Amino acid sequence: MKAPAIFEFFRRLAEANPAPETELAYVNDYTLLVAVVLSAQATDIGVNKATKRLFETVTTPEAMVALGEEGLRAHIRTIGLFNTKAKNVIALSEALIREHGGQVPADRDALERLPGVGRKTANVVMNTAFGAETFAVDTHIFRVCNRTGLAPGKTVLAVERGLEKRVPKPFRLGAHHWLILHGRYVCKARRPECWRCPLADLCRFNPKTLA
DNA sequence: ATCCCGAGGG
DNA sequence: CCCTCTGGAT
Repeated sequence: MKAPAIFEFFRRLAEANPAPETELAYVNDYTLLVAVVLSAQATDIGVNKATKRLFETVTTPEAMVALGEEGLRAHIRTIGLFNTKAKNVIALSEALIREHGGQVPADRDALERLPGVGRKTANVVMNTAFGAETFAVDTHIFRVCNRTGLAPGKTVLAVERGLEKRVPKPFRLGAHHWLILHGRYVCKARRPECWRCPLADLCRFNPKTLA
């Protein structure tokens, strides 16, 4: 996709959603980090449902450690991969207390060293909590970038590099949430709703564009 | 490449 | 039944 089309691509997404935000529920940096870890291969709605009660009493790594793995497991049993996630969140909380004074580090590499936190999760936290212009390539963004031709790539890292090179300055901060929301509600995995897509004429996947 | 793994939708 | 959901560790 050419530069002018890319600018128009994001201009329309920005027009439709002037203040893009995460749909994950959280109350501080720590709970955001936990929510993002829990969101792996799970829906935001499902995660919010489970954290609704959890975050009423647990909003710090100290409180999470006190709750314990078994206690946490009881809260997140309705989320996929709950066993691994419970283990990781407790270990991650212990690491925050031990190595970062109980605070969430505003550093991509430090975040990635935490148990259960990979590149994607670290990029989300950097963008959402600390306002960094990072591009967390998840299942939605990978799909949207390849379908539309915005930033094609065989791996998530290749797509991330493509976004870093192509997303225009004014849209870099919001790009992550614009792309994910577009993928979630319009450019869906199963049945993409091209007929109501504001980007259809810019997209190489849209049948009308191909015709 | 494989495992983890429940809820919701079609 | 099948697929998908803001992945990460081995």
